[in-house]
Amino acid sequence: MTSAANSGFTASDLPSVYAPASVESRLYEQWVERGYFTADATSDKPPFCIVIPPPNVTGQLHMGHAFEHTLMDTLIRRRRMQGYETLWLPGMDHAGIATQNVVERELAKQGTSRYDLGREAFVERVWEWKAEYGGKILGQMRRLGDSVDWSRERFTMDAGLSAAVRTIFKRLYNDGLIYRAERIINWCPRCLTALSDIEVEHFDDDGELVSISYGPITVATTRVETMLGDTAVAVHPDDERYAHLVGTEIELPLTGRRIPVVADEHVDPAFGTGAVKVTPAHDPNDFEIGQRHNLPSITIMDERGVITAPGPFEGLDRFEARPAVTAALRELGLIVAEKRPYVHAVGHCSRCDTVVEPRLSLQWFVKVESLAKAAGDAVRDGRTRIHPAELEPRWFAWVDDMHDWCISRQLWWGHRIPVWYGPDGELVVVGPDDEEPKGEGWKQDEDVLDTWFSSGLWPLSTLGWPDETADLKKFYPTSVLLTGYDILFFWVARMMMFGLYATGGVQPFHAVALHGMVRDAHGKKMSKSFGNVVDPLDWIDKYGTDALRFTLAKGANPGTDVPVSDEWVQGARNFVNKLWNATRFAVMNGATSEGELPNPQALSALDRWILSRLARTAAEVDAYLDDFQFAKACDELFHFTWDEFCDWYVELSKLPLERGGAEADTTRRVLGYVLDVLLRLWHPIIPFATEELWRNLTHGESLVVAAWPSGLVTGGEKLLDVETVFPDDEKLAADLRAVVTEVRRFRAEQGLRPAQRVPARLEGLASTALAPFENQIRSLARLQEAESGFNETAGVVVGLGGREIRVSLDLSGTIDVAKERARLAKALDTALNEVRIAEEKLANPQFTGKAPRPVIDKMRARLEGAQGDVVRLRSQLDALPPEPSG
RNA sequence: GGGCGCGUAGCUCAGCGGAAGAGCACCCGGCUUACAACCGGGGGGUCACAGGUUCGAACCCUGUCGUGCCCACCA
Repeated sequence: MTSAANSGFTASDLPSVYAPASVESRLYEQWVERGYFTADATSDKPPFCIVIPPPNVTGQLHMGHAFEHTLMDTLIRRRRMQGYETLWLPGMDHAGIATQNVVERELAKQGTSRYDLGREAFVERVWEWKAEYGGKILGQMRRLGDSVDWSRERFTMDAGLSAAVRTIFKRLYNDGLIYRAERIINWCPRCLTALSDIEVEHFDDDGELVSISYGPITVATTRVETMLGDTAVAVHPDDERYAHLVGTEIELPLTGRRIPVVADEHVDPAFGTGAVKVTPAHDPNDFEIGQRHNLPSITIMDERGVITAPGPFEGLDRFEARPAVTAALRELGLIVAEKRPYVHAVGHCSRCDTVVEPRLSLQWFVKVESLAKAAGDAVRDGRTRIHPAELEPRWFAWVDDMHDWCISRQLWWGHRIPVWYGPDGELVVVGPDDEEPKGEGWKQDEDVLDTWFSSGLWPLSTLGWPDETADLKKFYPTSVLLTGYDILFFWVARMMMFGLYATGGVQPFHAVALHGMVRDAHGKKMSKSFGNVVDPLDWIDKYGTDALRFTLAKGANPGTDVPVSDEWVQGARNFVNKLWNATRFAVMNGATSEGELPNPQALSALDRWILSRLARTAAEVDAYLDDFQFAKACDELFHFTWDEFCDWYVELSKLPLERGGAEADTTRRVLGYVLDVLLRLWHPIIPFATEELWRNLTHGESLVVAAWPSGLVTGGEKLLDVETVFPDDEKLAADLRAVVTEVRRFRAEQGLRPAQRVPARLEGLASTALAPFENQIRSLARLQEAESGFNETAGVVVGLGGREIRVSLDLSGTIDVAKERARLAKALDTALNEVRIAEEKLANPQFTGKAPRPVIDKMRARLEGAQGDVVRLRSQLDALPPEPSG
């Protein structure tokens, strides 16, 4: 389909400044309407699939999302152009604890709480929240230009995905890989839920180590209040100091209880007094010791961290109880060494920063050993590759030493644990097709699953698993998982474990590409407390989506953080405008492209030069993007576009275009062709401006579905043969640039106005390959023909390999001889130094004997070049007119 | 406590065994009709420090200092 908007373009359709707002939403909605982003599971094309790391419905997309989405969209768009059947599957995550916290905070502002509402009404409220913020997120993705398949949008709490959760839960349970047990878990006394190990962040806190006398033995602790729950004192079995006490009982102060002294390997005799108080209900190590020695567990705190042990401390908060217990002990004279400052790592809830309390409770766990091993093996044997590979050791270190995963959460928002308990202690796990037990005394588990349980199924569940859907067959395993290194363990590890388990060994993705974090201009983390957070939409409004995307992509070195700042987005905007104007120039001069080049015979050396460089650039871009090296690809394209194409080829094209005729015709075709290819190469990164320009230039349907220049994966004709390069013409262009630059430098130094035309002779040019381009050289260097009465007052000599070209100028006045002499003298100095270094190297038999051939050849060339420079510079110095006296 | 990474131009970063690079910033000169969101020219780095390996080191090895991150149930 060719819409009316596609036809009848004229040069005037392109304003002299690119205005993103006038094209972005128009093009985006058109792309969606035309179905370009919708995947066809029945197609014969090879698949390329990315499932989006689902953003949390908690809020809006931040710069990190903009970054991640830019990279994914770049991969997807390129593959689409290469002829793959591409699917970028969008969706969102219910994000259990995070979302619940946000909504609870909202309720608190309104003076109410989830307890006032009750479970059902609260969950209803969260769904309303999801409707509002989920909508915002989808709108932001459209602004970013994400070419996602909207017909396949998913949410982790959709019916289908919830069925997948029940399926895997039941399967794991039946295989003995999910179990329920009373264990010490990380408990957040504010969120009132269990946390998994990775939801706990450790910070160094200033604690106080207090030594307490338990009669014959002294123990040290940072958590004095827990002594109320002590049920033993442990010492090392080989510790002779305490050997006589092992097996005896001592009195626990303040409680009147008698507790045993036990011997346990875990105790480090060198630390503190070598004796440890044991509180099995409130410390993971102590719990282990308790298990080994059959000690009772005495819980002294409730779920909010309030002391429940009967006595004077009952009802105190844990942090009030600490000084209170200490004071009571001191009164009894039992504080034997005054407390001393002690820095140690304390766990905090990653969601609300509250100090985590180890707590004994009944929870559900996934037994991870075999699952984690499989996840490690998939990377070890190359089924899944991690990019950059330097991050692999981290992966192995983690999956090879992973604790069982606590999956139950005492929350209301999430997938409720599919387990029912009967009146007589029965326990039934309910799969998606099972009947839920009904009747007197049957009750479903009150808890929900850890949010990572459902997102761990994401690549499977979004494609329809456990059903054998067409999508699943076509697109699983997915091609790439692109995400931040910060959730390698939270999420990637879980998807690997579940994916491999559910499919009997098929990895969920062929590659994991890890990107860094977006930071501010000084490498600082973007965070609300620093006040350096920027909303991506602000920059999009200010500079356009393409500018933001380019800024992010060109900073994307694998696995490293990306600094961004307003200035850099501005620079990117400038570049987009540059590309805009280059195309505008071409279109205004009648350039078009139908993807074909003019007859090779008609091409000039300069035409071949730019085509050669274009081919090389395309090849580089392909190699870099295949390797997730976004920054390098951008750099390569950027420099070709601006420094070579715009600054030289476009400038050089002005003369033939002006002259008209066949030469102009060829130039127009080359301009059109190069831009056609260039816009295709740029499109995955900056989709909007390129699309608008390309339609103007080629009158084609859309870049989204145009062919990638270096060819389709399905074969067929290539637009650009990246193997066809012209080294001789590249050399010629380099020579031309050297001559022009040298003259410009001289002019600038002598203070000539850039536009001022100067009479000049170009000597020695005729015998070189540059001869046909004398007019172009004159045009770029602002040199006019030498007429009669030409009076040489200055000369610039440019050495080109063996030959040299002398440009003699009539400056109709005096030049600054002193300045020129100083410059030449300095250059001569450098050249002489070069000669010396090269001669020494080549005279060294060690070097000539051991260095590889190309290195020696290079050194010879370096010597010859420098020698030539010396001769040339000396003659130039001699030729300088005498300096005016006085 | 363990592990990983980084210290290269004023700033942010590439380069990771054969002549020190980019963007931005800076200095000089220009509205040369695609673009002043531009054009032309220029300055600027004992590649943290000290040893070592090598014909040759920013790049490999050792140590030191500085800095960042991840993991961690030693009271």
